Amino acid sequence: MNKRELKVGVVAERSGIAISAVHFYEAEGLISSSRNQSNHRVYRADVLRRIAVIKAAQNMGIGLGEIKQQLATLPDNRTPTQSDWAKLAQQWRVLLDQRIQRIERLRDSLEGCIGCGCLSMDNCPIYNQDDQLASKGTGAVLLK
Amino acid sequence: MNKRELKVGVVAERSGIAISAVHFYEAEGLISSSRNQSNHRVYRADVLRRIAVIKAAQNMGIGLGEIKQQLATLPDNRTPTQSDWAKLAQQWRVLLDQRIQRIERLRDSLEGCIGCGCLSMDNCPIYNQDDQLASKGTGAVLLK
DNA sequence: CCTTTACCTCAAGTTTACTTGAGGTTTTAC
DNA sequence: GTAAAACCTCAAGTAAACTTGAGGTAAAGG
Repeated sequence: MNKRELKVGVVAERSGIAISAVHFYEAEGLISSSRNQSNHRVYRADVLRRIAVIKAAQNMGIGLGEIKQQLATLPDNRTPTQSDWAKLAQQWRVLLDQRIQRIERLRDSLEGCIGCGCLSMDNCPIYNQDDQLASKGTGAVLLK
Repeated sequence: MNKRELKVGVVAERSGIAISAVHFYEAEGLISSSRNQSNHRVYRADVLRRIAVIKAAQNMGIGLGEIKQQLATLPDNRTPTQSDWAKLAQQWRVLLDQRIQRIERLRDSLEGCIGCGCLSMDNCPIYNQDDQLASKGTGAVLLK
């Protein structure tokens, strides 16, 4: 049973974020701590993993509000078990695969028609004659 | 030769963004227009494609500053040719593949050790005994 | 013991990416 | 011709994600 206790300075340094950001994430409810006699925050070591996952998701363009929502399935009051993480992994797998597909679509379409309405690429008349796709949605319809 | 000219309201609507955002992107140098006799902005149709690519990149968590930099290889004063887009596509392919790999790594590691220093997963002693990876960088070293 | 380092809270400030509001001109439609 | 819609600029406001600064206590080290 992992009982490692970390102070805020250590958490910040190992995570590569500022102490103020650790404070901020806790204020926002993304992470939590207990307090010692001197009112110093005391974190379980799994907070490092939690912050790492937060930063990875953020780096994908996901906002903190949504990240918080999605991490809510993890227990707050104890170190999450393998099975807790497996449950989260299952949910995220769907989301992450969708993101991968979206990037793949962009990567593979950058030289052709994306259904944006410009009609300036050679294959736009094939995929979007007269911008018929405008009736299907805004922006690059073929990338969604 | 595509000579379609669009007013700002049409651009905003087809792109699915606000007129104020069109103004903002132009102010930031991400898109450009000419002016007619009434000082109204006049856009070439390829601006739709440009905005679509901007939104796609943004949605991946890339900031406007970086997007601007990367779109700088496209000509501003005329509709980009197939070959202009091919050049950009080549550069972006590398970046996009890197992003895909990063997401795949996260997807495939959510149930195991990511090198974050928590040492709370079953396979952490295998991949990160005593958090030796701390010397290799901050955060989730194995996800980078 | 004293100095330095590490921690606390609170609130204002900064950056990014827009949006809104105010006050005006031009174009479109009836 | 008139009213409504579409356009303009400028500047302040909003939201999100932090950072900085001010003023204080506690812990660590010599």
